[in-house]
Amino acid sequence: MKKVRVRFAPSPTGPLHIGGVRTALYNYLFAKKHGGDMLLRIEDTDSARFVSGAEAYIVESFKWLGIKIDEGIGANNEGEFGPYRQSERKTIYKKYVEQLLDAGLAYIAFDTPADLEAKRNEIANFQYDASTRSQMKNSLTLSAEEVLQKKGTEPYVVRIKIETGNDIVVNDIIRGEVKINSSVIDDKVLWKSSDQLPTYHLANIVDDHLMEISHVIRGEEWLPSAPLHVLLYQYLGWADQMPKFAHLPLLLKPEGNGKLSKRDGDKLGFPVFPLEWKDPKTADISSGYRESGYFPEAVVNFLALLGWNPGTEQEMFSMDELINSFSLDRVSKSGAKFDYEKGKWFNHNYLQKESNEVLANLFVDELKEKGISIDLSKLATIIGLVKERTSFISDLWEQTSFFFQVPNVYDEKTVRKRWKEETPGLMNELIILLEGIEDFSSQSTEDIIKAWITDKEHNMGAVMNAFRLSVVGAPKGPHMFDIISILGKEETITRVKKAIDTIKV
RNA sequence: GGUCCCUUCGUCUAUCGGUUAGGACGUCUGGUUUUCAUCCAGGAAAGAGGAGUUCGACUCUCCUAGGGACUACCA
Repeated sequence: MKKVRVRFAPSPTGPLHIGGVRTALYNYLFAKKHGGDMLLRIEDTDSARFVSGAEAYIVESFKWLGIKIDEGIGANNEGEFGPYRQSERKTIYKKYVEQLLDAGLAYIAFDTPADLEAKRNEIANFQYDASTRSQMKNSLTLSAEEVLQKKGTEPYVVRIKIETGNDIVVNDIIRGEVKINSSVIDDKVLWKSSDQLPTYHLANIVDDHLMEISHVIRGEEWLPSAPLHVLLYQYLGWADQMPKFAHLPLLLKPEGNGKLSKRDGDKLGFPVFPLEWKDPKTADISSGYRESGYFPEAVVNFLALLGWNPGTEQEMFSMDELINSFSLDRVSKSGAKFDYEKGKWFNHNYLQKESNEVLANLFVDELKEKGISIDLSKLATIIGLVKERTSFISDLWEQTSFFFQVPNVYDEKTVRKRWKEETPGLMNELIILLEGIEDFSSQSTEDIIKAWITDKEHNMGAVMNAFRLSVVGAPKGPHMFDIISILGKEETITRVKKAIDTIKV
């Protein structure tokens, strides 16, 4: 059996969006599952839409996500099938264009964009195909001399010549047999003289063949042109070596209609890109999963389950586990709406699995920016107390700020509910008690304070809620005694005193 | 408009002719907790509609409806 070789072949027209990431991921999982190679090829045959920085962005995205490129752009060793940028393969394509032309399977067309536009206006549903090409300006309708003369002076394109009335069958791993009649396919442009470059269709087939791609795994948006690609393999004489196709279901917008696209940017309320992207022309910034605080493992895990499932009830998967379980026949056929809430849940789970030390390292910079310096091991202890209530590193500040800052305001609602006339007196008594405690560990303070409450027949809620309000400033946070053991005796007492002085009944 | 693809809880999905149609996210209720959150337990929630095949259909076939993709000298 042929070695498994798959490719991800983006066009560098901007950042990679999340649907593209999933396509790349499935390619990667499939390749690794079968001991094959994952190639990255850049399809930059549209010079007009090229965006600088896009290629580097794509490479960096994969690096962040843990999708390793074995060959091509972004690989450690590019590999022997290069170059891997289509713009650098001009001479290669030219040869096959000539081959098709010589065999009469393609022809030269001189119709200008304006000509075509006029035709489209004139004839409803105009299509450049067997039924219309005789009315157009091409090597089928012009004399050989005319063609030769025009070729020297006018821009032209090469179009595939499609015969009518043949059923073309695409065997798709996910969808089974898809049959389409050649009559409905138009004579697609294969090559343009203006930039000496092929269009996607030709370049893609030539490269996949030359690079010995075994499986083409791509988005469903390519399904309609798959028959054309099959035809092209036949025309080029490579039918018996044609790769297998798998057309993936699309990632859809959460709100009902349409596929997720680059243009959605931040309009949907969540990132559609793996990494933050700054548009080089407009300087617009689109948010990325990395910058939004996602763990790459969570993004990968979440994305993998959008359109594929293992057939078991397992939901948490490391990359290795995904590779192990992945199979194209468990990819679903229908599009998946992107559920951002579930993405958050995945991140929550990954954050819980992360060690306090690692989280402290990720959080410490944010503290520095706020002018707070703290010992990393102490920070790790604090994070250990609050991490289960967070989903993102960025949630940490909200949960820990009171460890670093004395409360300036006291939550109004709580004041009304928990700070009664007798509270200051109660808190003063508590201060005296606190001052006498020598072992200020969580367990020790808990034992002593609870014993005192019982002894004096105080109301547990009345004491503890006021105590929390004094120290934290709000009715939130972890176990009270854990908090004060970290703050220490002095700081705790200072805060209670301040609360007594500040809060007016 | 044409061609192609798709259709199970709000969402992601399991089911490969016989199930009380299962799980997860979200949601609701209760419990734990001195607070908030977490966590735990429980609940509500689905086979688009119609024909057919079959002893039996969510599962197979057809029609209808709905959704989606494509329809460029873009990928």
